[in-house]
Amino acid sequence: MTRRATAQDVADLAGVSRSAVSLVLNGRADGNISRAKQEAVREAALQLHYTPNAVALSLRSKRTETIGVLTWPDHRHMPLSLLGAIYEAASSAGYLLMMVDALQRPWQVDALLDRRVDGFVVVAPELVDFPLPETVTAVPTVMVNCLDPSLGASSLVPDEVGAGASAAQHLLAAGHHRLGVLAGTAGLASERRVQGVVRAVESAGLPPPVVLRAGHKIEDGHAAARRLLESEQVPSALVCTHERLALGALLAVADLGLRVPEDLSLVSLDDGEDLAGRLVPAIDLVERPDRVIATHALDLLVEQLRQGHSAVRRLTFVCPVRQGASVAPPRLRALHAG
Amino acid sequence: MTRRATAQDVADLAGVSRSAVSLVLNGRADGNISRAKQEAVREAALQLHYTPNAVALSLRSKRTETIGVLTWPDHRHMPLSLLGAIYEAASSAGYLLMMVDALQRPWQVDALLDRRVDGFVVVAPELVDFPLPETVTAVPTVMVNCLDPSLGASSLVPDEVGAGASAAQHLLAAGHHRLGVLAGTAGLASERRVQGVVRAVESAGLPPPVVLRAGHKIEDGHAAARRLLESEQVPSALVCTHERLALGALLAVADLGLRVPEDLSLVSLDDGEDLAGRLVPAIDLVERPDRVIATHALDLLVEQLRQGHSAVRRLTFVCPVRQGASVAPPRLRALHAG
DNA sequence: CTGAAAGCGCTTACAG
DNA sequence: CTGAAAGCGCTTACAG
Repeated sequence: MTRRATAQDVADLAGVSRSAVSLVLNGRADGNISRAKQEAVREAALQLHYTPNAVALSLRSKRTETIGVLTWPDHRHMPLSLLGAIYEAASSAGYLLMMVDALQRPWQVDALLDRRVDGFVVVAPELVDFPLPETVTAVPTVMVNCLDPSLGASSLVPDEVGAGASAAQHLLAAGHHRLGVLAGTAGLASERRVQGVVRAVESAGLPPPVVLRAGHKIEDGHAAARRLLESEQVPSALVCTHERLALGALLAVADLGLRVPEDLSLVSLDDGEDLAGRLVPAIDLVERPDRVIATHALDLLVEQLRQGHSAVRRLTFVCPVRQGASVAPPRLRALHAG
Repeated sequence: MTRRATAQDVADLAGVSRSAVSLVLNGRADGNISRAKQEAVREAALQLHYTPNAVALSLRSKRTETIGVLTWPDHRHMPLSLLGAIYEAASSAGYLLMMVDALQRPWQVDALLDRRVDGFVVVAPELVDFPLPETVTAVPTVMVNCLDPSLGASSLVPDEVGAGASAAQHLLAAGHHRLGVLAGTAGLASERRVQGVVRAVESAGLPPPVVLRAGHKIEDGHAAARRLLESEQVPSALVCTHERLALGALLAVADLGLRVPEDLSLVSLDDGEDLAGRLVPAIDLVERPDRVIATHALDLLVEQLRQGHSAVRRLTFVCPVRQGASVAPPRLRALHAG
């Protein structure tokens, strides 16, 4: 663990002043430093494996090229899909990330501020209200998959209502008339997704779908689907607001000796778990465009970083349908009559 | 975005020198600063919301209280279970994390070094060889779930062979004699887990298990399980080396109109996906003790941070069996005869 | 063309 | 008991 070389070390080895080193290495040696000395500096830097101390750089420039990521893990996992997309977008923009759980460890948000992160990306695993402290909104900040009720920062969120509607329309287009919905018990995401389904069904002039507030776990989906399939009015197709619910439903269908999609069609909304779309059969998915959202989020943040504050906006992103193998036309006879 | 207060601002407001501010706020004012001035400093600091600039602090102290996390995502997801455990352990020790994908973005490892992280935690989603560059091993480093072939740093890894053996013994204890194994196609983890199963079966004096190199995806598990269940010599129980394989197997069993555990018992090893143990039925799991490993890893790292380098060690952790509902005694008659 | 100085924001010896 | 100075490692005006 030997001490790393400083600009002074390079200067000494090259026989020039510290400032010369800085000028050469930052490409501002043009008419300032003689060719020979430039060479000497470069060689010395190479030989000593010199790279500038970023801490010293930051103290001077007041920029750390680091973005704080504030997560709000909620009752569920923090899927890596969204974080991964943010990481990639940030990397492309030249930033490193420091991630912190703002719900469980709020003091670390202050630690990030003390460390002078250039800005914040606030992110939640599923759409949620996330009240930002003023200390955060004082710095360039964008919110992904969450909303500050007091509009302290711009938000980029999926069109959850539209996603629910797309799921329903996808099933209606396949000929289904009796839809069921398996939804989470809480959260903005569940609410809006259900709302979208209900609206689409109503718009089609059909009777409202049966909505079961199941929960968020696989077993919740299993229990709810089972209940539905053993009820009087069995739907011919199910919308699941979360991937794990869809998996639970799939297992329940199998338990009853039935099949997807022959006996029941299934569509799931995407939580970024990379699960539902990989099942057998692959569940038809209304995808959350994580990469697109993350890319735009970082564009917006970088813009703020460059030109100081900008207007607070709320951007909504369309969720496309991805075909799987879990949707087929409904059977003609009612299931429970079979 | 107003400028944050500095020690000088506090000093001015309190009518003392900059050094006095430092002494008071760091609890070394004892016999040095008068009571009255101490009060004034504290009050001024409060009023200005002063907290020291961590960048300046770091430049001086040569410590950043930040740990670099190097991930090696392999062909699969990076489960948050292990990262979450590392984050929690690091937080408890007072460190913040900067995470970087060392495989895809090796230059960010240098960026971390430039930023003077105090040390590194290197982590992989599943056991893998991870050759560390010398620039990394020059700094305090611990490896979690991975091994540096050239022993540049201490490693903390699950006992994969033992885990495989435990899975097998768990099934043998339930009375199974004909085991099958669904394994990944590549990777140290798959290899060792399979090896553990084989050894345990041999130790019991039974014929070797059928081992299928399936892959790592749900559909891989599905296809392999299906093949096995339709073969001549159907095993009565399956060990899956990965959670997603177990899920695939479960779906395949259902496809054939069979049941777990009545027709086939299932045990899975744990990848930290929090998936297999939550299925319906819950799969019996040989757990990877992520929290324990992460806690020990940070203890070891902090120790290195305190006393400079220490001996390179390789620590192995036992994987306990967690009961689910996927194991039952074998049926008396052979499946394919039914 | 080149070097000495100032300053980013801290803390810690060191004089008074 | 208190203030001025040095120094962490950098870059950027500013004199020569």
